[in-house]
Amino acid sequence: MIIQIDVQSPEPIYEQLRNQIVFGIASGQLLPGESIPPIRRLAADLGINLHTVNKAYTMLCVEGYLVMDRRKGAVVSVSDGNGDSERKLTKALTLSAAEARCKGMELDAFLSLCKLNYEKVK
Amino acid sequence: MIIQIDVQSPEPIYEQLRNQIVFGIASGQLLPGESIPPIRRLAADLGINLHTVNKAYTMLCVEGYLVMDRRKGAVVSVSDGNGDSERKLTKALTLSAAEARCKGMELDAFLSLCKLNYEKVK
Amino acid sequence: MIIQIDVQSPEPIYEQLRNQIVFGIASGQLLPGESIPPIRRLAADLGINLHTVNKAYTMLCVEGYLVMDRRKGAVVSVSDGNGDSERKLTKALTLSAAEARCKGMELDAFLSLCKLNYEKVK
Amino acid sequence: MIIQIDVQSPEPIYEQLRNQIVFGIASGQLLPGESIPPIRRLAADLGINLHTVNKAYTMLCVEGYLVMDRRKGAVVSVSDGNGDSERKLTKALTLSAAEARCKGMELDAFLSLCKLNYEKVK
DNA sequence: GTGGTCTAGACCACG
DNA sequence: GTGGTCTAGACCACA
Repeated sequence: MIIQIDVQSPEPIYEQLRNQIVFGIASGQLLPGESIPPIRRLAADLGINLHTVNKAYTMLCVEGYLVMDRRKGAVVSVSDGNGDSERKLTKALTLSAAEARCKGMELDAFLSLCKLNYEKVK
Repeated sequence: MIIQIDVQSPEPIYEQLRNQIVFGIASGQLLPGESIPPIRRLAADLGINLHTVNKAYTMLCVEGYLVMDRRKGAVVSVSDGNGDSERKLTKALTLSAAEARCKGMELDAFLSLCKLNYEKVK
Repeated sequence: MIIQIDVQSPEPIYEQLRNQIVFGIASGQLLPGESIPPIRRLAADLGINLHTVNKAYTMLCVEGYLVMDRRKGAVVSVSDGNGDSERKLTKALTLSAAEARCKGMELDAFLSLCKLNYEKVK
Repeated sequence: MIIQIDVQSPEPIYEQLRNQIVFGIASGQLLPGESIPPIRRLAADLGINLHTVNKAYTMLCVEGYLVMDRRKGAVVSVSDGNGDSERKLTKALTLSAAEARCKGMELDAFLSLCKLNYEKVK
């Protein structure tokens, strides 16, 4: 799985990393139970600091996308963590819907766009 | 229109403000051509810093939600600003879709959720 | 309020700090709504690194003992965070009870000890 | 006696093991004079490393919960080890009491919880 | 002036 | 060999 970091982006590096790992899980490139690269190796591969990778991994643990196995390092999971992720998703969708409406997008157009993006994740 | 700021949120205040004004426009509480409160008054009403309100207004101008009018102050608009907003919307939806897939949500469930949120904006 | 850090202790510094702040809140030395020293100043005062203080503050936020106010820095709170603290407390007490029983302590003696410690916090 | 190890817990495995053996003694499932499984067998049964089991056993010896017998291996004991365990117990209870106070728990409620946990150990 | 992010590099605990 | 902890010091975002 290929990860691309843009150090120029206003989006924090650890968040870019977090999002791309979520994409990886969503698209089936990362399967539950599978180990992901150790912090230090991924940091070296991406040319970023290990603390930055660590922060992304920690976030993903809290959100339930990863678990730290004391013997195998970080492992992909599917558990829900806590209920926060649901609230977060709803909040993001509400904002997207509001922006779409401002741009004059009708419900049908909005849903088409949602569907398109859902399928794009593959 | 009521605006609620949470100074304890990790979301920057100027962004909360920006988002709530977008909601206001999307929901029809703010109509194109209508003036919105001058920076100083809104800052005083919300108990926040002038710079913070100014940053939100500037953002909204760049995105095309507001235009500055020398005589009427900031006025609600509907122009497209630049094409960034479209890219931003797509990016947000892709991420939401990915998170939904990770949570095991099927296309139908995801679209239902999208529809729900679209209608919630009213 | 006086904070004492033992850099020799096997207990991580950030955890010592976290615990002492909890004591401070429990004993009424720190009152809800009150600001606590900024990360950098506390770090300087204690002669430790700001990241270490930051970790303690972040923990306390997650547990609901602090909230980050974007205008005033870290502020003492009393909210529950999530339900984890209850489980954590129960787990700690179960372990303490087991150790007490191993040492041949009867229920009465154990409860006396608990009472003693409760009142010691003052 | 059943021992459950969670390799995904932030609590070190050797500590989980140590705690569960303490529970076993406290609850009467392990009686003084009784032998506990040899390191190698327990490690194999639990699917964990030899060193890990060894570390737990060593800890329990130092604390006086076990004694090493050349012929019978590790044997359950009740001696006091050194006075550290008392200090440790007090420290844990003080912290629990402080956390309970922060959560607004009165003395009565706290003692009820302590009693509940004491009896739960059975 | 506050916390947030990132880097570089060290040592230790765990398994 | 893994993650956890800690340090030192820099720059930036926010208010």
